Amino acid sequence: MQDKNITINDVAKHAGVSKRTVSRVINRSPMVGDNTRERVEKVIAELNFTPDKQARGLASSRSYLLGVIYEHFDSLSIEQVQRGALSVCGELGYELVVHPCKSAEADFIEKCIASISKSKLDGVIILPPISENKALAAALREINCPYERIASVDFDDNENLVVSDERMAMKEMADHFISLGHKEIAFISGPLKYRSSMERMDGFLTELKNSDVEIPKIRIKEGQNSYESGIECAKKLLSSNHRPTAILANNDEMALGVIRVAHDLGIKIPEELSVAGFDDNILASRIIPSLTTIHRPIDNMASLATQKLINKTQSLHSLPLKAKAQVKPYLITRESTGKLVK
Amino acid sequence: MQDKNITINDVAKHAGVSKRTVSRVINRSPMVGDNTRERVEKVIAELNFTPDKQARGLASSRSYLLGVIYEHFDSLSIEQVQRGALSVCGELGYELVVHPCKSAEADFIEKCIASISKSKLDGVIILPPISENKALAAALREINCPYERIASVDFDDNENLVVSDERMAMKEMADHFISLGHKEIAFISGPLKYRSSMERMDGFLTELKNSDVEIPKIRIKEGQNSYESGIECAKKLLSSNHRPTAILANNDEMALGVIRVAHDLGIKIPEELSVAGFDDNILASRIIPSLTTIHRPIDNMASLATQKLINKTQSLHSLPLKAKAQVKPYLITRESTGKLVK
DNA sequence: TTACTAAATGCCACCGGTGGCAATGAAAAA
DNA sequence: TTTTTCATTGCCACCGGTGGCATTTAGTAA
Repeated sequence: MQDKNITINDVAKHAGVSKRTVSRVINRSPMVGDNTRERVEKVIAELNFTPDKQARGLASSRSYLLGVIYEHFDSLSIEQVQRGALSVCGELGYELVVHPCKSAEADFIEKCIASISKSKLDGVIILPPISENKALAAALREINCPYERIASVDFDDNENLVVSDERMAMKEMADHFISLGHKEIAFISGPLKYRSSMERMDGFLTELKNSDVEIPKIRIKEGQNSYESGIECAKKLLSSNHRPTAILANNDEMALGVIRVAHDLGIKIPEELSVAGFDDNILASRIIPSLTTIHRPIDNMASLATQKLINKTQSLHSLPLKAKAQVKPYLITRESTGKLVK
Repeated sequence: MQDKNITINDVAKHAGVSKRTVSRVINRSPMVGDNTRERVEKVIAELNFTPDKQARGLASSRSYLLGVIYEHFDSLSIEQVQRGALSVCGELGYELVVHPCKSAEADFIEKCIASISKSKLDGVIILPPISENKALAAALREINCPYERIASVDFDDNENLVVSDERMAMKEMADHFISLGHKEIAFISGPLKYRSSMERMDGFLTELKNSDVEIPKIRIKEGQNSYESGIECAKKLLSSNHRPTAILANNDEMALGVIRVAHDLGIKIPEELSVAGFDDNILASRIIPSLTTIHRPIDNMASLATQKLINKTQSLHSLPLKAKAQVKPYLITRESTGKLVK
């Protein structure tokens, strides 16, 4: 790397200006004459100069680092998130650092905040379900760290939110079930402490009710969004004499649990039982039968969040930007749902 | 964050020494008297002081950032890698930045190097299959960037390697197939341009040969390690009149393709066909039938690599450390393999 | 023309550490 | 006692930018 040592001074010399002016050009300050700017930019291009992030950070207390905060062991969406975020980061000279957390631990917020402020992250993207953690959001505000939450439901501070309209998607799913003629429907929810779980459940049940299909309490099980809990709930639902003909799970992992249990019990999918999930992770398309689910464009959400985050950090010095972003998840029908075959 | 602004000067003042001495204590320089060190360390602890990474980096040209270089869309192992790497990073004050690459693009190396040197990464971990890229390794050496490769086969510079003994694992797999009585065995390899593919294949075929089982050329297909290519190869293998009774794929993704094709053709697994993969990713345990495969402890490999990397960066100034690390993958038998049922 | 204002640019300290070398002090050698 | 040596410690420049303010230049009003 020959251009390793090119500094702002070199540029200044070559362009015949002071380094302060070069700095202004780099930072797009309006206080620079047009021809000066042009000249400096030309030299920058010629010398292939890139300002040193550490020096910049030291002087302006910015790090050009963004963080992704996610739940430990959330193995199925993190790659997409990173891909989405980096598609924006790269162009703008930001790096993405990863921060898995264990939100169950008591001191998780302190640890998280300590780590963030030690590394002086310019901002963080928070994935569900941690994105619902109000205490974390509050702590971030306190240390003045911009953040962007990826979530399923509106929240108190909508300007820091990228949200997917899951209620509408659940409506689609309900309609799908009904169009297939199902009336004996069961639902495995996520942990009800999460608003996203409530939202999905409510969206589903409400739309069913609109079509005069009611789910009895006994057909609603609270799961933990894990494969194992899907299995557990499915066992309860499928061992009863009066079996449901369709089961929707709050996410794909649990739906896979249902498929596993049905298989072990010799129940044919979809001839005797329809199963659907939510997320459309890679498992959904690989499993046999392939899983009907709701596709959540998590990579889009991540890139939107990143875009907003960078806007925020850059407008710390100028105008603030407020708006929530919204994306639309949608139904993907695959093999696991169908009409009952008698 | 009250302790946001504590600097090395504060520590120096409180301890009654110069900041240079504090710096020495931080960096574990031996040139400090015992009681002085003790006193300074006490003050550091009291004030909860953490040195500023940017300033440190600027002065000593280190960034305290490690990178993970992996292939774009490698969604199934990256989370484990990050987890493994971070288990080491965290304690030592390093951050992990993610760098997905598209190794198929012509300028991928330049881009990669440019990005690394712009961010002044202290070192990078390279995942397979990019870890086999010699040009990248050479480029990294040229810019003097420490790296650590996670790979399946020994390489020219073994000191930068964390390797899993896959030949031995393949031997296990071959023995497993043979113990089940299979003689009509097929193999779907990875891209043969990768040495890891060759190694796995060779390990498998050699052990079979030791048991007097020979695979004809026609039963060996070169896949691309993708689900789709697994499907393609499986179609060829299973549509012939003289079907194999067992198929081993170079990775789980392709094995899933085989399972899908077998399912579509109405071939029962494992009664009529045994299928196995390699990697033990999350899909392997979720698919029906669950997949016999080789477990590769990728998170361990990542933490080993990280450990070595950090040692290297810290011993840049002292003694260098050379040694390759090795881990042992092992067979996990699940539902997808069994004896033939006539 | 002179005075006044705003835009454009330059100068220098500073961000918070580390490197090199000088300075200090105590122990060892002369 | 004086000199030499070595282990400690301190001083100051420097890493490569940015912030605040002074200064210069140009443009406008008086």
